[in-house]
Amino acid sequence: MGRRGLDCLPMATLEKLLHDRLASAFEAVAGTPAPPTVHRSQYADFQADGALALARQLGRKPRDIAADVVRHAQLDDLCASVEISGPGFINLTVSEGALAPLLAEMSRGERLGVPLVASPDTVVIDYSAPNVAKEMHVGHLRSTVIGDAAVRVLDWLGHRVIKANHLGDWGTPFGMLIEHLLDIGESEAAHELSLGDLNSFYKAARVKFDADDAFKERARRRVVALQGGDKLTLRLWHLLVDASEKYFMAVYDRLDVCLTEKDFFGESFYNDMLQPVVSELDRLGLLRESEGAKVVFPAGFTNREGEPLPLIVQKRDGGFGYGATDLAAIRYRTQELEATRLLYVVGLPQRQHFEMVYEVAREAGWLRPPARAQHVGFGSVLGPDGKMFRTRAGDTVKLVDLIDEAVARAAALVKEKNPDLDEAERAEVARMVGIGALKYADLSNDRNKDYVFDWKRMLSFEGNTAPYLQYARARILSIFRRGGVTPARDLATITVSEPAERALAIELLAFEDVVTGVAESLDFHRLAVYLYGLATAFTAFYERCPVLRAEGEVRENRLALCDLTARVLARGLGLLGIGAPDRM
RNA sequence: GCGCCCGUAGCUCAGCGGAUAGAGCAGGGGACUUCUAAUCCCAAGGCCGCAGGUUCGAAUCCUGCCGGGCGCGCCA
Repeated sequence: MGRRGLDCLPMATLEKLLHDRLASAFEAVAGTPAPPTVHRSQYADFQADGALALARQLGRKPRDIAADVVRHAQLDDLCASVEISGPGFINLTVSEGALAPLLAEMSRGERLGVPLVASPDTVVIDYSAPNVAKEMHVGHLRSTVIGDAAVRVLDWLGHRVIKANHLGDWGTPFGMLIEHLLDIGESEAAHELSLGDLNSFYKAARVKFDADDAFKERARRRVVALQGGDKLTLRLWHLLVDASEKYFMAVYDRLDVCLTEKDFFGESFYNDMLQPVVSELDRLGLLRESEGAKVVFPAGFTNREGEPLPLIVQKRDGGFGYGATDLAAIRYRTQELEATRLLYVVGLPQRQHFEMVYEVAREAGWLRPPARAQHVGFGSVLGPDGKMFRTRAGDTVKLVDLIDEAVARAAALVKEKNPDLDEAERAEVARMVGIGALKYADLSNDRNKDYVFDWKRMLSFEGNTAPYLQYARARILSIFRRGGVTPARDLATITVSEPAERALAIELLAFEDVVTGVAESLDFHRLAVYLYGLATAFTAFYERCPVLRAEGEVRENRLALCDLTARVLARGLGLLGIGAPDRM
């Protein structure tokens, strides 16, 4: 094979290679750098549209410009054909000779052609954030699942990732919670909380608080004691926090997310930093008095009367607002942890609050470039009726109930479709399929939008679902089992010639671009859509190109394509926090 | 009143300025002595909320409306 030239190139994706070659040609023709705008096409493998944009600037016909570009471009080692079509589109058909070494290269390493980043960020990801003594619900599902995917993608690319579970472990509700704990006794409280019966514990405290003035007064005094550092009160507070953390960890384990005990950075963690934050804001001249409270007016925010909108850092009663905690967290993360990227996986309704916090942090100098903050917002989960997802009684849906039902439904499906699996394997497959379906339903939708929760659709083996992707991979592994083969990963080239093989190859080679794009945008549904497209390309290949019945090099190359597909599917799902069973 | 998000096929969703707007589901028609039919193939289905604007080119960018959701001082 006379393709040495390609082997010597630095790692690059197919699309980038085409882009670079065309960019030089465009520059030569235009006299200045001009974007080739290369993208996938339905008319060829890729198309470049840059000539159209140059027509006016150069005062020439776009088709002539395109022809000129093609003359200048060095594409013969990459493309089998380069054609101009329509008003001046350059249609590019990639040659087998170009695909073969790129596929082989991708197959060789563990990383599937995706390099580690050259200059890693230190990324703090703020997500999940349940409240002590309160049940986790669908809102936490989104934050947890999206945050977890962010952790996995950024970590895999080589960034330094710090998980920050912003546990709600401080504030006025703890007065009533601790008093309620005292009322029912420590052991009973620990028992209820460890069972995960958080809702009834919280509700019981709430009911007493609302109905009983004496209790309310006790609760109020207890808050003061807590904030004053009273030993007994702190011990009881710890009891609540510890029990809740244990419970949350159990939920995280079942959900198969990366969070650990060490990742709890609750609000209380920042307590000692609040006063310094306020003092520093004062020293910087940013602090204002407003109706007795200490506030900051970040530039560019107004309230309903058109007046400047304040971020409250210290309340009239001397207590600190959550704005103070969020500011302290930013300062801690950029200064102590030396974070360069801050992610907040928090619902969209809190966007304005965080934009204000970021602005104040910038004004205070706690958030300077290259450090940046990104609100990874998300919409609501809707029920079948298109309204906020709730139980029939109107309560929020407990996250554990969702997990239980997902696994139970998956178990029933697996039992029905594949009775041959033994008990243990079936349970494990059901877990991966159920949890995977739950997560994938969330991640495969644009996170800025609300999405409709639908068991039937998410657990379907058809369409853009986790089970479909898992099944596609399981079928590939089944080919290897059936044939008793282990595909080679050290081929010098992986040759593709059939249209279905080529289509699959080009899809495979797009993996890097998709992953790096998602690492920036955090639009995980783009990875999901990619994986679905890959699985679709694979099934087309699977229908048309026999693998085990092929012979010689064709068989070897097809096995390698299968292997690559299976690995990309597993890796892609893995980046989304979803497991893939070998059999199902 | 101000701000944010959303509006694409009957339903659920893709579409990061490019050619004839794509999937899945549901409904219609097909394919199992075949590497897992849990899959696949075919046909049908659209004033891309409306109206302007920018552009060689707009579902995509800008402005204004309409419709839905959510925020807007001491809860987080």
